Amino acid sequence: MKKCERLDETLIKQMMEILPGNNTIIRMADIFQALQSETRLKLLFLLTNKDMCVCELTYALDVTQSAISHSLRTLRQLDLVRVKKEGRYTVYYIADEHVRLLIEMCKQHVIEEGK
Amino acid sequence: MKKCERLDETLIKQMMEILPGNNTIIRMADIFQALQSETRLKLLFLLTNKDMCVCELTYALDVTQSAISHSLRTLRQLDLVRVKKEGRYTVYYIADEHVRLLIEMCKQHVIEEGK
DNA sequence: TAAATATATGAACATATGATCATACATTCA
DNA sequence: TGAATGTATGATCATATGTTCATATATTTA
Repeated sequence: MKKCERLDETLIKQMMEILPGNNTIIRMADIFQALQSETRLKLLFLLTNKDMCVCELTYALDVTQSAISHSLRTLRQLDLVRVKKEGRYTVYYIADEHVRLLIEMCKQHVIEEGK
Repeated sequence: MKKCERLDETLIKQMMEILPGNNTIIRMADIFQALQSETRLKLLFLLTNKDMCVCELTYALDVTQSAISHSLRTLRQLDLVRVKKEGRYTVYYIADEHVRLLIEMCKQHVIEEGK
């Protein structure tokens, strides 16, 4: 394809330079990738209300304990949730406010587009 | 698996009830699904700076025009970007502030976790 | 120390996804 | 009207993903 008349190569190149670096983009893609699963979204919404152990989360959602653990690992690896031990239980909680805002922002977008 | 002693069934059921509805969850998952592609993230970052036609976007990124169009369609269908005609060109732009905030929030999370 | 409970992991499989190629469609302009 | 340009679409294919089953690993308690 030829260059169209709108195309200002210099400008575009400048824009490419101020893009976030490739590592950042990849990391962001990984995070969104994790958030794209209904199961993981529900886990995050649950943890938004209350720190919970794997047991409780398994009871709440209609998937196997194995699936919950796998999903939690994914979220943990991206630092979207964190873990603490409470006696014999492994309790998960939301990592930080960015995570809350991220899903809240998306929820707002969805809710408002219905209007 | 048996119920663990932490489990308060009534409480969990209440929590399930205040979760966003299934349609909302599915829609959110679709949006995050779209944001999980490096190509689509880069498109959004570019459009954050300037409304651009398919030509320009194709020039900027290292994928085929076909791939760009497919990606733009995905973003359009989720109302993450919108379209306007300018002469012979189809110009894309970011749909609303939620979208900007969404990717900005994720970027912050990524940048700050490096610290 | 054995049994029970809580959680994590690996393998396997069916499904979903993104890129490309080929091509169609639409608009402009000569 | 025909050629050129700009954009969209469908088919295909290789790869990635989420779930389950089976099992391993901790940790607690009898």
